[in-house]
Amino acid sequence: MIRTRFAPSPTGYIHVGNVRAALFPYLLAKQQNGRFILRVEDTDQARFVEGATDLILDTLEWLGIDWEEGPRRGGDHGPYIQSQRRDIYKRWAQKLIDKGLAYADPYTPEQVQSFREEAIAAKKPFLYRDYRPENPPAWDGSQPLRFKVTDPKRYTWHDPIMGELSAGPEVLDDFILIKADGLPTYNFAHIVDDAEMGITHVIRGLEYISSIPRYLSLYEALELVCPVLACMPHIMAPDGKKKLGKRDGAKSVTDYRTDGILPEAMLNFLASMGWNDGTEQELFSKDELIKKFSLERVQRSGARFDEQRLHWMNGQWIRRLSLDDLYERVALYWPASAATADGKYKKQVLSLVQERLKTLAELSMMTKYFFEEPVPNDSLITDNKQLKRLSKNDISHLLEIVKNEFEKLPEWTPESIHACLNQLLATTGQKPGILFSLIRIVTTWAPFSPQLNDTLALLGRDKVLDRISRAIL
RNA sequence: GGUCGUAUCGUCUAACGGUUAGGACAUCAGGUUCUCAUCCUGACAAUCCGGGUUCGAUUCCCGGUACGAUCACCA
Repeated sequence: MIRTRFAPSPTGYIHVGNVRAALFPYLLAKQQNGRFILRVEDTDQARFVEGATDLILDTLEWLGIDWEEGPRRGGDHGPYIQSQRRDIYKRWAQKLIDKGLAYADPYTPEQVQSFREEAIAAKKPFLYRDYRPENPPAWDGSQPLRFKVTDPKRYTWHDPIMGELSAGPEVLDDFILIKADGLPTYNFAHIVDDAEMGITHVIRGLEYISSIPRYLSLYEALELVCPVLACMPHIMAPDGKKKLGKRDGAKSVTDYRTDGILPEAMLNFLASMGWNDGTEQELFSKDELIKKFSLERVQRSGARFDEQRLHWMNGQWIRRLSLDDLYERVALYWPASAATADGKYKKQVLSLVQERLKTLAELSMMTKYFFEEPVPNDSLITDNKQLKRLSKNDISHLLEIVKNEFEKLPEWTPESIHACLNQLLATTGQKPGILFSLIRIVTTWAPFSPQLNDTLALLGRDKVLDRISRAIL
């Protein structure tokens, strides 16, 4: 059975550039009826951020990227938090020490740094193993423990995304397995954990690709079967110059959530950056992604994060939702004045704007005038190409006629209003561009609104007549 | 600088070595009796450069250029 994992570090929020590191392994596991495991890599005490783990877990849950094993779920391969696995790392480290493949580093960080500067000054690449101590002291846990590269050689491996790869012996060095603080480095811990947890496919960001020969030499030393190793290209900052990071203003997934991006859209968008199924399909549900995803069709080059495309996709997903579903999701996005409004009325308002929304957050601005008295804004008339030619008297006169007709209408429905509006065009001899615009503006005082007859019908006759009256001089 | 990798419209991408190089976002122009949005039509727009292999190269090879990743007691 296939087992994949996502292994975030609790150093802050999870941003859009790195959710794919969770998505792709998730899709692969689900597709092959495997398991998706979550592991928290908290071995860097300096960068640890309180609460970050919960934030990450919440984000994944919101996105619908569910894990079978890990924090909040448990499992047979725990603990799933690295700081609680020290004994396991010690055990594996001892194995290497016993085989003479690991030794205590007697130097201070400053000494190592001076070696490094020496090499740079001599225009040679720095390799710690050139300075390897002849007779290292016994490791007492207070010094860093280093891996001993005994046979530097060229490694060749197959990456399902990147293809055939290889790197020479010059990239292999005696790297640190366990730090002076007693915690393992990523390089060591993830290999031990992946082995203990039975991970079959490791999918991670491209930043790890140059370290893979080191992992390969460690797998050999530990006599472990190497899982499938895949690296996926980065999502680039909007200028396309480097990988998207927090310093480039990479927004957290939570930010997009508050903006009213749907998880369906976020998932679809993230997957379609760097992956497609070879057809012209653009919109994929999570289930379709699970069915169709493959590592082999993941792009090898980085892609830029295009927010406009995300918004387009979000609009598409909003339109695919049923009214009831959408209604539940927009609960937090109504204008404050809608707080006491009737649920049925709100649902009707929502159905009018559903096809206009690109994000849920636009709801408030788009529906205010349904819940509160709009503030008249004369610039809507004076800036209107057609209306600005009318005098105040002309406007009042037109509105009087409209008001009269509306008062006389036997029933107040979208259909009857539609008919009445057509009638008014004939009786006033005005073009729709003038008459309809005028009515729309004085009843909503908004730059745009849904179809006029629907808007008026839902607003109710009393409100409409009242707002028209106020606009008459 | 060393190592590894990438290169198709502005952006995301498709194309067994043979296509008028396709689609989508964005932009622009029309249509859907007002606006905004949706929807429909249309327009604009790309194979980094130079060699080679081949009857034929976006596709394979080499070189260049550009860009990216990495070279931590971070992950």
